[in-house]
Amino acid sequence: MLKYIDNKDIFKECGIKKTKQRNILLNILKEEEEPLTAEEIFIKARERDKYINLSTIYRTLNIFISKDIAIKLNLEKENKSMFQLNMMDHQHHIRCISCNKKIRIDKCPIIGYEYFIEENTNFHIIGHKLELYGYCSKCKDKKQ
Amino acid sequence: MLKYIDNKDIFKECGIKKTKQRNILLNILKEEEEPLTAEEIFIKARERDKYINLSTIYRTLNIFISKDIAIKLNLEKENKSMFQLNMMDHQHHIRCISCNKKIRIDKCPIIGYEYFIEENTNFHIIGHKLELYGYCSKCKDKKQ
DNA sequence: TTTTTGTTGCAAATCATTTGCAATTATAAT
DNA sequence: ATTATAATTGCAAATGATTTGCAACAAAAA
Repeated sequence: MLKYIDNKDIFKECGIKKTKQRNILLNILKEEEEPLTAEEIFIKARERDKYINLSTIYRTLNIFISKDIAIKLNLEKENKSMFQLNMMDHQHHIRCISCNKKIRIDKCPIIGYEYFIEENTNFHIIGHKLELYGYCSKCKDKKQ
Repeated sequence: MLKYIDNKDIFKECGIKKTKQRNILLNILKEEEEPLTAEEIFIKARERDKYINLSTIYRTLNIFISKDIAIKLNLEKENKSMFQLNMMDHQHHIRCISCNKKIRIDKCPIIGYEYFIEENTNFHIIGHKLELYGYCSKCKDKKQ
């Protein structure tokens, strides 16, 4: 769980420099349960660094995403992206209905959606199950 | 299945005027299996109406979405939306783990994702199962 | 320290999408 | 059919999110 790993170690592991700005942003993501827009993160960041710039927010978030520290959610309704600490806490698979091969799917498409559904249904969502199925590349070829 | 309903009847049902431009756009969506960007739709539309404007594309797509003729997908990677005919072919639910109440979820979050996963795994995806679960508004309140 | 390399702030650019408005077209009313 | 009405379109310009070039700066390596 990323949340409990020291920032310093996360940055080292990712091979990026530890800076005041990145530290602030990672802390914000760690503290936050809900996904945030870049703008919201910016506002929170300004409370801790009066001069931090919005482009630094975007650049840092993009690095975090490329290093799997964060994930980016594109909710249906919004015209802007939301960002969240990568929870890495559950896993989905896609299964071949011919040979039964399973492979992991590394990004969960539901995280942002849960949030969206919570707002629309007034449910408090605890979890979900998702299974994709189809034909793997080999079995797909065999069929023809 | 929307695909097999006459455009004229779709427009009437939705209470919007039948115009050449809307007709072209609905045909493009009907003919296409894959989701398309507004730009891609625009290019295809230009082949049929030399003077159709990009803002008409956007306006029309937004109307189609509000009338549930089309759906909008926000894939993780892309910074632009994709649009697709609303297939209306399967249904998901959210279930209350306390009282077992079920309510329908009208937009499937997986459609665009399947497409994305196909590209990344080389699977041919046939379908998926998704179930969300949590506490409904009443049960949520009771707990406190 | 000094050097090297990566990171930041700023301003300007870019790109997708939306909007105001006048001209045009579809439908309803005559 | 013809006219009146209300909705739709094309155009140009605006908007809003995100990215980028560049010079100044800060972190890590030497």
